[in-house]
Amino acid sequence: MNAKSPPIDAVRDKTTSATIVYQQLRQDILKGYLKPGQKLQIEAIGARYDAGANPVREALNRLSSERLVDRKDQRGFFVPPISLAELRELVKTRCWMESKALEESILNRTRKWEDDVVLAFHHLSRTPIRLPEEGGDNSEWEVQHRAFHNALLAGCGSSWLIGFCNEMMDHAERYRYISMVSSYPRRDSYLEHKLIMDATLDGNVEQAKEQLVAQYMLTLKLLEEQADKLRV
Amino acid sequence: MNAKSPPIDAVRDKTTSATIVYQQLRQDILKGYLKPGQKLQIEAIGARYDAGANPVREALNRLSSERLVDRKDQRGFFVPPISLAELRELVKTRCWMESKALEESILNRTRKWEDDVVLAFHHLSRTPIRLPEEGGDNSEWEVQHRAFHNALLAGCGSSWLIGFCNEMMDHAERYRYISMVSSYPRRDSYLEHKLIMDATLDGNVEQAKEQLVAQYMLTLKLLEEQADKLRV
DNA sequence: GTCATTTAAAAAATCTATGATTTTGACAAA
DNA sequence: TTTGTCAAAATCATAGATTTTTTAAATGAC
Repeated sequence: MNAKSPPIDAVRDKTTSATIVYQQLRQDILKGYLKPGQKLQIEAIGARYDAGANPVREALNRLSSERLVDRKDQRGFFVPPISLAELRELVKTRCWMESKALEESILNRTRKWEDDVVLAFHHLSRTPIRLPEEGGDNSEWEVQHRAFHNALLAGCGSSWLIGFCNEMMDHAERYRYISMVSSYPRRDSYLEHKLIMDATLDGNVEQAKEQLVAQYMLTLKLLEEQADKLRV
Repeated sequence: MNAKSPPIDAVRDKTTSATIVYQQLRQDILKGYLKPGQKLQIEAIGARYDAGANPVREALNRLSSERLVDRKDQRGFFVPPISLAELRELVKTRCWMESKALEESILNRTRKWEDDVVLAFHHLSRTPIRLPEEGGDNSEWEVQHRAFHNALLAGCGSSWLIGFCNEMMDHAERYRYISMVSSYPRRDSYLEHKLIMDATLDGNVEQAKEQLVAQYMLTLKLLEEQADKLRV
């Protein structure tokens, strides 16, 4: 007697409509489909993801606590703006915290953790980088890249630190997608990550941290140049 | 008719019902009025703060992204449980991150920042500690205590790091309130904080970090003893 | 004529109320 | 003790009502 047929025939996961909107909206912000500074109207988002105002609102409220949307009481929600100053602060903080996490991981290292790092590196090295010039979707590489860096942190012994680093990875990813940094040819992704992994497996804490920071600083430099070009 | 005369300053930020519930609920969780593990029923919370289901849900969703409530899809919201293991991880991470922040603050130190630290210490030293045995409300001391530690971090140059540290301060505060640690007579709060401040103003990075960590480890030790007593 | 202020209409956000789906807990039977 | 069914309760979602903000035009002053 239910005139309302279940809209989804797939086996009902324990996800709610709000969670689905949350995940999709999050992806669209990270990948730059929604532009920085853009207003996020409840109704428009509801139409985009086929959901009501209430689930949309819940998703937006969750994202606002992760700094992935700006919330202004009585005035709505917005995609956070970007700026070079913000990016520099972000990279600086990532260097501090991921260095610390990597250091702790190395100090506590176990066989299992080392295996995970090796495997993550292997998968990353097998994933080709798709350049924006070719209209390529590089999201698969982003996934593997992130998995590798997460493997490095995984042994640090603090879910707090891991969570914070992941929050910052989200934002760094957004900057990369928005800038569509086409400078990958100018760097050797394989070598960069191999240097980090080798120092890590050697138990050389200082070297590993140095290589990690070097990689992030290089990415920052390329993004800064990209921004300069766009400004001119 | 000219009742409209609000100064230019920012009363611009009008609060919504969801924000009010958010703030009150947050306080009640931090102060332990809502017990760890307890279920947070939408209707009950709505009655408690005189609000509808919708604002309550939005507040809960915001808090869930700060780890101040656990959210389980289709099953509701809960006050996060507490455990010694969790507390140890929290304190460990605080030591890492606040040490780093303090180090950076000292390296970048300015006259203004030093003045703020001195002032915050002065206010803290003037605020009496109200012991739970006397049924005292110690929240004023908690406010000043937090302000002092925030003053130390304020110069680190990373709003990310400051934000993360504050998120962890919230959780540490909850553990203190819940444990109602009555061990304050056994420590000299004034001296402990003075040692941190003196080393800080001297520009002695190592000493300052050491004192900061020592204070957090002592608090952890007292909380652990408290937990032991409760277990017996 | 240009600029600032006021007023009114439209749009958007927020909240309330109601109905539907899912989970939970009790109770009975094997 | 375990399993299965059913009723009660809670979450989730929709739709409509109520502020609040925004937009735009109109008025008035310089």
